[in-house]
Amino acid sequence: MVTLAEVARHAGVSASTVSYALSGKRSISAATRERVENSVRKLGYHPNAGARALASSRSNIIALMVPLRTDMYVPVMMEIAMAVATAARTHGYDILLLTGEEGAEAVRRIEGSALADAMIVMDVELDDERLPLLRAANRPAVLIGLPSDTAGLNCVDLDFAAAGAVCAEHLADLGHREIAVIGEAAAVYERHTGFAERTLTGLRERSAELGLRLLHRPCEGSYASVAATLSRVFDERPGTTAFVVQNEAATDPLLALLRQSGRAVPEDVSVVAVCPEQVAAHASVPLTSVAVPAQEMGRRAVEQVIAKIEGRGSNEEVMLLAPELTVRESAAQAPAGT
Amino acid sequence: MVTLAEVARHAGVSASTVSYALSGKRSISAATRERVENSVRKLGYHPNAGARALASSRSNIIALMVPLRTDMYVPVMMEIAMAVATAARTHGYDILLLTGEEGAEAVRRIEGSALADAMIVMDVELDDERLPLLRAANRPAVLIGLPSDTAGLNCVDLDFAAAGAVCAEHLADLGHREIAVIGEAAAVYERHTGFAERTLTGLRERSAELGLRLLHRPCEGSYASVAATLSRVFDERPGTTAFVVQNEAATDPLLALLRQSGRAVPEDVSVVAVCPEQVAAHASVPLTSVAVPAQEMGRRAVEQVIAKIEGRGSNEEVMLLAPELTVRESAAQAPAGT
DNA sequence: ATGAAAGCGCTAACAT
DNA sequence: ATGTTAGCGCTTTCAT
Repeated sequence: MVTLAEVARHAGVSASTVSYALSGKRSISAATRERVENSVRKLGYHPNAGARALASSRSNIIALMVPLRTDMYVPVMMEIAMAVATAARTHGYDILLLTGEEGAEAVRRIEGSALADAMIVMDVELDDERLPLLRAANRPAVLIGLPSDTAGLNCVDLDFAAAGAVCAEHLADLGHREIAVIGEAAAVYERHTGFAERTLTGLRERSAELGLRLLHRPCEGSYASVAATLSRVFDERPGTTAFVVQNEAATDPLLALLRQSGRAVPEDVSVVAVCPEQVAAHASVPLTSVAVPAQEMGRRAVEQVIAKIEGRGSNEEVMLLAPELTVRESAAQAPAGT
Repeated sequence: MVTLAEVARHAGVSASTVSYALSGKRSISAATRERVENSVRKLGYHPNAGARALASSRSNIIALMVPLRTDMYVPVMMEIAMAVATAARTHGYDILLLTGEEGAEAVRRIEGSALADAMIVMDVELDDERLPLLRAANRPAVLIGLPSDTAGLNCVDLDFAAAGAVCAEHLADLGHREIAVIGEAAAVYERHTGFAERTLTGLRERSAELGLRLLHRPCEGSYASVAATLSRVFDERPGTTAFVVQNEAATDPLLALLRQSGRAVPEDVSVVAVCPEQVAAHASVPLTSVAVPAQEMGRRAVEQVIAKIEGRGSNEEVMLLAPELTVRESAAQAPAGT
């Protein structure tokens, strides 16, 4: 194993010079810097992570808490995680992968052992058990998601309320007046993850302003429950001409069932989804949709957390990303004779 | 920050005693151990990761290289990654998340900096650029996947050949004689990830033994290409009564298209899939399938790599997990008048 | 069964 | 602009 001392000897300088030449924390003459860099390359030197962490009390590692529950939003979670890892590397940081399983204990462990310089926490619930610890911790933390009380916390999330509003607007522009919302499973609302409620709020407020009638129904992901929900919707509101879906698992069944029941999408019924790009793009009818900007969320979270590590950057910043509606093929002008 | 020294003082013993009491590397009287453990709890002591790594040249971190390419097998990758993280924790290890993006450079970086004690590499290609480095590295590595040359390497993977064989057997048992294989996109075969080919080999060999006629067609995941593939299959082999699908994206289109063309599953046509449980279970017709045992793969990889770290465990071990076929509703007795 | 002390490889004052 | 040196908190000989 190549050490700093060996590099120093090889370059004919002192250890600190090598250290400073590499960190750039004090000015070094071009000549010495060159010599040092040469020796580093020639010897294949890599600073020892443990030693560096011990001496500087900086590990250059960011812990990422990912929900273990593997049943929902998996591709988006993965995309965020990958975006976080990629962004972190461009700033010289590595990612430590923690599963939600350890819960609050993980926060204590990371803080106590100084394993990571900061934490990024995904899948935050409205009243998450980790929040108090995170607030108390003397390590920076950024949440991906939006708890009910954001005091003393940094958060990055999609502005789901705005997403709901955008959907309502788009359908109103197309002349629709009666809209049904196929929501997440009831369990999601009960878990109080917040995002589903926020979409609904945005949808409701904008609908009220635009004079749309709105009917909301939570829904499981199975064919059977989508079928049941659908027939109830058409029973209660036969004039429904458009759907907003926020339920990854329900979109495909929804399209299939509409087709089966003789309703063409988008000629007879329009569908707008709030879901990952992939799901929207690969559906049997490519879906006009608002996507979760996973990449950007990951990148922003990293930037925010690094800013905090390095002493720049306010704490208690809530960054809500503006939704973007992508027009595909599932939403069109409302049919005439309604 | 609580240090070992503080714990020692609080417990009225020396630093080394605390260290040994915690590591169990030499015998400690029950009384002292008790006192130490009490102090640890009372003070909320967590060993400093950097210091420990420096002194012991063990980081208790395993690096996990996950493919960045987020377009395929995402849920399975995620499931494996989570299983790896969970299993690692039960053995006192943490996971460092590396994206495939860095490629071979990541291997050098980890080895040079001693950031991790070992590596687990996912999504290995037949002739992966990282293999030479991994073989040369003096850190243990375990691959999830099976390259063409496994010399000097530890691998964990599903036995895809056996999976193919199991599918052939199941369909033969049900009286099918003409079988079509809907495979992965041609690009997958060209990328030489190997698993698709291995399934096919197993399928072919067992089919030959059982007297089945087999037709293989690679296929993109879109509705259009599944439709095209399907009509070609029925053109060439009108007597086809069963399908084996190995293409996550194609399964739903396949079922939809069969239904549309008036062929009931499983009454008229049987379908057996090689795909993740979730996909199989949530398809419009629950699929009889062979799943990728993601959890087990993750766990085995961790166990194997830790065995190597700790000096037990042979290197050059290839562990092929036996496939298990789960009978659901998509495969039944072949129709009579064929 | 326990202590004392020498590093592990690096960073960051403190020199000059 | 560069060198000297004192730790960072732990593990692990070497003593006893």
